[in-house]
Amino acid sequence: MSLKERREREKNERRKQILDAARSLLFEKGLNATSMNQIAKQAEIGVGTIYFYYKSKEELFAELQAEGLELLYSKTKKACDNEPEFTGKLRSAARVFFKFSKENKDYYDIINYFLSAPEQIFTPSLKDQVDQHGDKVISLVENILVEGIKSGAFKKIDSRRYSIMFWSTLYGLTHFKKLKNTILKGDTFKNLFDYCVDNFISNLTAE
Amino acid sequence: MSLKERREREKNERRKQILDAARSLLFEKGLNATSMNQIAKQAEIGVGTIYFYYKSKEELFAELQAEGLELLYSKTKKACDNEPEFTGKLRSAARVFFKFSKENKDYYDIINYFLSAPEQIFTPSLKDQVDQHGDKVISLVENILVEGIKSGAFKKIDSRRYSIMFWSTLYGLTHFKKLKNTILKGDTFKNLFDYCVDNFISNLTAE
Amino acid sequence: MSLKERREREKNERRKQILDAARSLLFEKGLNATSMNQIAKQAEIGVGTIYFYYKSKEELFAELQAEGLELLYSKTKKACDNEPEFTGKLRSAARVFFKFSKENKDYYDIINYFLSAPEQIFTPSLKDQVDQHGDKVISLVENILVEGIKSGAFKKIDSRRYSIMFWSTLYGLTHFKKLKNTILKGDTFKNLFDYCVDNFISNLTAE
Amino acid sequence: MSLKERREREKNERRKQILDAARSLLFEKGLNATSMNQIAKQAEIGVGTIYFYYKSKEELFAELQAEGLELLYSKTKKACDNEPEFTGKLRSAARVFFKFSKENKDYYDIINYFLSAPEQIFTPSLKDQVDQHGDKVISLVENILVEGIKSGAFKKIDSRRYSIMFWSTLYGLTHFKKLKNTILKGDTFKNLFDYCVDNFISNLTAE
DNA sequence: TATGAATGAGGTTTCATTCAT
DNA sequence: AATGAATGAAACCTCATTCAT
Repeated sequence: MSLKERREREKNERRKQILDAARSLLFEKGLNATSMNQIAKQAEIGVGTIYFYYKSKEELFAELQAEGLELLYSKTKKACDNEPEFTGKLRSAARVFFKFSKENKDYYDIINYFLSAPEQIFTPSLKDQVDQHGDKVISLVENILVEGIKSGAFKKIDSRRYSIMFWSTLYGLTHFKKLKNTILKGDTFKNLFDYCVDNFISNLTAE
Repeated sequence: MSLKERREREKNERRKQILDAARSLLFEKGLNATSMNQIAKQAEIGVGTIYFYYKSKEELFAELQAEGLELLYSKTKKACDNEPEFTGKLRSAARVFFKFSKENKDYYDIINYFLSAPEQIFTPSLKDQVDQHGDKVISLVENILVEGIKSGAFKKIDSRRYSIMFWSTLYGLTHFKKLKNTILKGDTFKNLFDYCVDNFISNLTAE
Repeated sequence: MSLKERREREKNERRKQILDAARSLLFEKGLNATSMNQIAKQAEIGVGTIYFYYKSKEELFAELQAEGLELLYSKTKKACDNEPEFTGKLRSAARVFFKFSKENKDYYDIINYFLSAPEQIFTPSLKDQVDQHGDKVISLVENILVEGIKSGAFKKIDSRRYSIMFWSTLYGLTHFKKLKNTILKGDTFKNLFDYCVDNFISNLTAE
Repeated sequence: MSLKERREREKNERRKQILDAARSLLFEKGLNATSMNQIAKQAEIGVGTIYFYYKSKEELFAELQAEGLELLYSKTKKACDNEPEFTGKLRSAARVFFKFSKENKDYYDIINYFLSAPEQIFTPSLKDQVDQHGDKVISLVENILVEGIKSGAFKKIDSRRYSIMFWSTLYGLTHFKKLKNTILKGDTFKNLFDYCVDNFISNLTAE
């Protein structure tokens, strides 16, 4: 089986090579400015080769998005696991998200791009596949809530809905960050963000 | 001054004419599929003329975005004014936003487009100008909170921050609507949305 | 010889397997939309394997063309054999051709493709091989004429030339069918076709 | 009106310039090998400019086809007009067609290409427009027949059908020319062609 | 024999913007 | 103030064929 295995390994390496090129260009020039030909050139392969591994630009970018979501997930997971208390876990999750939107802006942008697009971009099956990765992140928060409720630290709220709301708020905030000069009126965005997180947490722990 | 005035009026009419064409195409074919040449043809003028009145496509679309924000503002204002109670006002504002994102999807999309874009698209001065319109909507909510607090209906919270948070959540939720098949797990989006609004309101009125 | 024979048999089976795949794709998606990779996938073999059995795409399609010509031949032969009279034989031959161009459109198209191509597509030897199949069909008509003349049913004409002319007309007519809306001016194509066949036959039997 | 007129003239010149480039490339490299980019380069203009004058490659090629048909028409017309007798006119028409297929092979190929294509290539309106040009050629023959019948030189046949049949035969023959090595068996194509024409004419004049 | 990964030129079309008139 | 012809880079994707294994 050595031959087949080696083939398989080589194929995976190629995929990685393509993904690396795509990612680096994406991060350098942005989504719209990154073309398949550029990716091929960067990866030092023919365009056709990309299409051998990925059916479309869509599919290639979907993988990048999944990558980003996985990174966000693992960062969040790690941060939460390091916190003993439930409130700390939530605060950490929010902090990670905030940092991620700044420090992993490229991944954040690609996630955001597909979430913001007015039209359906992915094929349904591709979309579902990507969404699973997004779901993991939400579920992480949900679990914290569930455990927190179980332990008595949190009020009994609908953990699924609450976690989506929590995440929607964080996500919405990062968009509004653009308007900071106009709407913040002297406040800093960081303060606003913390205020919101505090608010959510105090609601959960009220009484 | 008669001449100058007439000139001015004619200029405004031309701008309106162009805007009408752009809007109608935008609504018909979507953001990406609307080109400057098409707009010119629809407006029955030359392409060059558009560039006399608008420096770029973005500037033209910025005006459309402002239009959309004004529409959202007026709808929200009207709905709030019709409600006697402060909680009703907030609920109405949220409901209007939700409806707007569905029924005025084209305006919503163009607002969203610029808010979601990773790069700075507008020139600073243009951006500020557009942002003023966005600020009006936020301030509407802020005022309700201020008045509500004054009247004793609401807890004493930071009305500016709270209104931004409120709006961020609504905005984030409309993005997450896309994931409804994956993350909602049987729930409807409408229920989720209402749940969130209720949550915000009960926090404001607690005790 | 047993080994060699088996090898030969296996080779033929492989060729048939490839041909089956090519034919089914050709009929499903048309000539231009059928690629070698698709054929390979359909045949459940590697692309390279096809090139072991066929030097080029053209060679593969040439075999399909030959197939089509053989089918046309056998249909024509059968129809002619069933007719006792010479005029009936000719009429049948024409009718078969007409039906073939409609009901076996895929075969007809591929025959036509190579006949219409402005450039020499096949290598001389390949071309000759294909042409033999075409010749069989012409010769069928020629034989009817020869026999018809011998029997006194037909005038003494140059049977070779006349049969080519006959076939050229039928073939040309099927091309002109495309123009039926424009040039037919109310007439039906079927009527035109019958008119032409009648004309040829009455010329043969005149006096 | 001088300005508008000049503009119009310049536009026509541009169209001609594009057409010239397309024709010359087409004649040099064949239909499939001629790309829009090549045409643009040859015409020393940008690709976009071509698309300003022609909506698609199709439309550009349709004009070329129309050109070819017009050339065939005018050649045929001229040759017929020079012949005093009706039989001479027909013979001339056939001779012109035969010469045209050889000496204006490029035009012939492009006409043939669209007539032979298995799928509808042109949009209906474009097709109709092109077909009109083809109809002119047929009608030329038809008129000769009509006049010939009127004068008593020809038998009373259905002039429309007969002219289509006549033309179909000539057209079919030029396709079969490719098979000359195989099916002609010693005869020359020229002889075959003349034989056919003679046959049609003697049918018309019989008795 | 058989494989299938790799090639890369080439295909058509779009589009924001400019500038001479 | 208005025109509209011209630009040309850039977009995504296909495909017959090769060749090392």
